[in-house]
Amino acid sequence: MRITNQREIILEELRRLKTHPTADELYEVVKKRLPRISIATVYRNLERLSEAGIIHKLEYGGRQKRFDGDVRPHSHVFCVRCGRISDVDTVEGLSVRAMVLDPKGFEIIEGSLQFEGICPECQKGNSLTTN
Amino acid sequence: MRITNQREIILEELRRLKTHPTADELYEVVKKRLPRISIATVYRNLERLSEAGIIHKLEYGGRQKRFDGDVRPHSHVFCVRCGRISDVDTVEGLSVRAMVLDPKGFEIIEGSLQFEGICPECQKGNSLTTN
DNA sequence: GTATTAAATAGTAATCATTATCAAAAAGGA
DNA sequence: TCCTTTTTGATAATGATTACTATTTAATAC
Repeated sequence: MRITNQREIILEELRRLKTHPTADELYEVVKKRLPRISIATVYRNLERLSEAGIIHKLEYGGRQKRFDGDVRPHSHVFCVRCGRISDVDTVEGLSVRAMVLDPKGFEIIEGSLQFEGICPECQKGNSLTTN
Repeated sequence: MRITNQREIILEELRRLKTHPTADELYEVVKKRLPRISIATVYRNLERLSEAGIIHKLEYGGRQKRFDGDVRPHSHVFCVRCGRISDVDTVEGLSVRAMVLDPKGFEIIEGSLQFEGICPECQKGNSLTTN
């Protein structure tokens, strides 16, 4: 995998953001530093980087995928109203994998805790603002 | 919510299947009993039924959503190769919600354990068959 | 049982996130 | 610098889902 300017800046900005952005949210941010970048380049790199395990692809919630620059194992909540994702602190340390009694023939790669809820903004009433 | 023939049969077939089908997989099954049903009706009802909490919408893995007629809390594995989802038996009983230390302002509705892995079929080599 | 009306359906068009395509540009050696 | 391979930008294509609309049906009142 070659080091291109686009790839470096995409990774840099994703790691800086703590909002688990969608591809197009990240595109808007990256465009400020690389005004000529294509949305396709953002999608392509997010895919490559997550295949390589350098970032994490999150697929809960809405129709859009979200991305996380923090690959350390941790849990997420996603807002059922607006799709926003946040990290949650949990009493981990006890391995989630160890909780499996019968994997039904699957070779398990990893496990995580996942929560659904309503985010602070949506609790304040304005549940219409899809963010 | 009115009881229609289509709605009843969609629910019946979803509850019968243990495969966590996608909307179009369920459409194919339901079509055998209701040959004139529309794919839009299947989508519409799956949405209504999951809003009402009668079924569960699963949004991990691939691009297609999957549905589960079993709403009792339980964990899933999804196959990173083919997207197939299976139930997993875990040492639950200890509430997943109780493991949250800091919910970051979210009002948490529910939590679950989630696993990624490779299903028995994909382990047998033929990882091309997207199922 | 018939009339009423609000909700649901079938068929299909529209949407929208993502992926594919391809010519041109850039990266990383030799 | 030259060569080969990867990546990019621009845009078309795809595919799952949702929206739309005329028609049908369920639930209720009469």
